[in-house]
Amino acid sequence: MPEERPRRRQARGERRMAEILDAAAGVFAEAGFERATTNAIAAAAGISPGSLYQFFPNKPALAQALADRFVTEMDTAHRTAFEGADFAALPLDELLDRVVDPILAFNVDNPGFKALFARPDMPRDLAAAAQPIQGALLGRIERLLAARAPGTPEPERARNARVLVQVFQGLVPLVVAAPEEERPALTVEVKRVLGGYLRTIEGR
Amino acid sequence: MPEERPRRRQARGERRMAEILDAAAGVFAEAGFERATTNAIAAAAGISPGSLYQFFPNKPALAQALADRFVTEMDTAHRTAFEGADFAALPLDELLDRVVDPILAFNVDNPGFKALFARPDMPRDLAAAAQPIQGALLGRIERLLAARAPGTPEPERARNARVLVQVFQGLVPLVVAAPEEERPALTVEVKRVLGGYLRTIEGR
Amino acid sequence: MPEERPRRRQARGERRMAEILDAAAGVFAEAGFERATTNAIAAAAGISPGSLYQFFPNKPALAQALADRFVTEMDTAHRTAFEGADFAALPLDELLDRVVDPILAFNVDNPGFKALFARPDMPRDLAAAAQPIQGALLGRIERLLAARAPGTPEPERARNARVLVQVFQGLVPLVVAAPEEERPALTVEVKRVLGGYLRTIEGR
Amino acid sequence: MPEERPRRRQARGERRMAEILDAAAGVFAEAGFERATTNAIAAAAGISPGSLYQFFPNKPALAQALADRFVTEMDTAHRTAFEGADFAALPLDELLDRVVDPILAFNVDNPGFKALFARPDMPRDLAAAAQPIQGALLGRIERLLAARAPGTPEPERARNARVLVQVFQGLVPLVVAAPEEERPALTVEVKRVLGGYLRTIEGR
DNA sequence: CATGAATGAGGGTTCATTCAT
DNA sequence: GATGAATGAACCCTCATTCAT
Repeated sequence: MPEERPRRRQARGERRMAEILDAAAGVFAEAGFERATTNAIAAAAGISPGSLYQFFPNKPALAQALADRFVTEMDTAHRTAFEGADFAALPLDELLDRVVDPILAFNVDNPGFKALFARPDMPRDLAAAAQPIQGALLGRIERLLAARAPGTPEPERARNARVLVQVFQGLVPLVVAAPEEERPALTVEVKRVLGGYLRTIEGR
Repeated sequence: MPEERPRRRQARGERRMAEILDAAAGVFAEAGFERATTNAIAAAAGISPGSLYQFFPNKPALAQALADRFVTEMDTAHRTAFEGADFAALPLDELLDRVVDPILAFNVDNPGFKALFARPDMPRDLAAAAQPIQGALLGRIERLLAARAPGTPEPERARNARVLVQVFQGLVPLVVAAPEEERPALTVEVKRVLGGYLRTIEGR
Repeated sequence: MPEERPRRRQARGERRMAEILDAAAGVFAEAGFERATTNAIAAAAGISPGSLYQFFPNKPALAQALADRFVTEMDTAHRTAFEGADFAALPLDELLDRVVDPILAFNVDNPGFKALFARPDMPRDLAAAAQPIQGALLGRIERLLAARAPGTPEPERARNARVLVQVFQGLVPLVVAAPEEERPALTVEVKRVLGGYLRTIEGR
Repeated sequence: MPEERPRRRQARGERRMAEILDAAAGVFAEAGFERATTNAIAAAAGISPGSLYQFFPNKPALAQALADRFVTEMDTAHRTAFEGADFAALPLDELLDRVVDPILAFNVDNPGFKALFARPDMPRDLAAAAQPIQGALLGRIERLLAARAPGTPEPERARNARVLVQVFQGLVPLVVAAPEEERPALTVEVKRVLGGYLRTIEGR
């Protein structure tokens, strides 16, 4: 089957790249961009330094690819969280459940994500990779606010959205770092914070 | 006057150390711990690399000293914010004004602080330098909560305190990074977030 | 026919080796010995790096084989130039025509030759591959001088031969690098130089 | 004497640079550009690798500086050889003595020169450093030919000059590589070659 | 005490060579 | 025999730290 060959080979390459990215995520998260050595990443991926460079041309590119992968996954998580419901009509508590739970779950399942982007020692343009989703998230929140608090003037709405995102992202590490059994309670608190703020917005 | 000599010398040394720390704050904030070179710090401080090592035995120690200085200053700011009022009796809005404003002001005035501690590429034990104030702050908040919401059981109160601190610290960068004219409005939002959450706590 | 197999295989192998050497000649000439990568040579030859090592055990051996091939061809060219005439009796101009033209023609047709040997970044022992023909050429010139200037004492004759060879080889690149239309005129000059020197030798 | 400090320091730096260049000349000549390691050069210069980079930003720059130094020295040698005599009137033999001897002497005293420029594995733009003197030399020869053989038409004169330079440069390595005691005899031969050719030019 | 040249270990990257398929 | 992914030694260069002046 001559068709199989390239596919299988490419599949192997893809798997390798994924393995390397997994290893890189760990090492970067552990040591930071600068202190992470490409040799350490290669070792963590169970390959030789030379092999690493067959997949990524250099260290920043590796970090970039990692960022891109995270961004894609995160975006998917966001999309899922914000899809398929009439957010204007939903009771506040239900809304929070629908949105907060999946995003929090994603972050718990991908602890490397925050660990990586919280590291501003990365090349600035790399951190910029996160901006698209950040922007998309902000847009979603703004639309949500427009639906639920239509009376709010535009500049204030934008500010509200930024505050909401910032608060949520500030709380994510707390939940992620917490021991398993603490997380449900903390999740409740997250929703209380967001809910408390949203109520002041909607109640204007 | 044999007494004078050492004192003057020490005074000069203290000044030098302060200058070096100022320079280091800038360079670290600009470049991150790893990318900041000791030579760059020495140059920024207007001294030679060799002289730098007369005051600090190595790069981590320099960062540590910087962290310590920040911590001390931050603690002072906190102390001021939490002193001299009966927090149990104060209306919520007034309470928030009294506590939030000075701490926010300190952070705006010392942008290096967050810039430094937001850089987890620093040796982990270094970031730990912040833990004392963190702990002190938590203690203060807990006491405040105990006074204002005495009904809350202990483990939940601790959780509430941690959430409050985390939310606040998550919002600090937003305020610090905002242009001057945006800050008052953002400060209001910060208080709304904290107030909203506190109300749900007090209102139990 | 069990006899056929190996022969055909060998023939194929020879062709492959020749193809590889062709590719190597190009890459070496272009990039020099060190900067030429075996992978580039394999690619230029249209084979995989692994296959290359089926024919040549390592990079120097490849260069060596290339040198050997060049040397053989060069020797053939020399042999042709120096065969079938009574060099003792020939008028000087005719002698120069008979000797210079074919060797120059060979060099023009095989620009890789000089390009390769003019690169002393090659392992020294490799350049030594050229020494046999060099020696043969010297011998031929010495015999020629012995015939045409029998009075010259031996050590001087050897010196004369070396000078002649060196002068000629020094001029070859000039001719090879010159645009097509300049070559005839330059060839005339080459002969004038050699002729001028030879005349002083013969005229002693 | 505050004036002394910078001067002495600069002087020391200049000496260091010269020492490094000397070491580099040896290592480059021995191993070629690619195979020469910066660590080997540093070791040959009796310094650490790091120190080398305080004087030259990278390996090509080191080679470039070396080339520039050689070019300057060579140009001086040429200038001396071609100065202070009426070349139009001089008998041919005397002319050759005046020009050939000093340039040959320079090359014998600076064996690294040829060894370096004969290595086309150097970055091409680096070898280009030699072109200015090459051009200057050609100009000098052309002027000399114009004076001594005014009848020659321009394009031919340029060709004659190129041939002369090429012949001479082709013979230089022979003289440089020869054992001390052989050099006088070889020098005579060089002059005979050049003289023989010049005679055919002047005698037109 | 200050200086700044010197040190050298260590990191990113390349490429000749090998080997499982 | 062919393939091309994998290997790992070695190279260029940086920068924290030292030390002679």
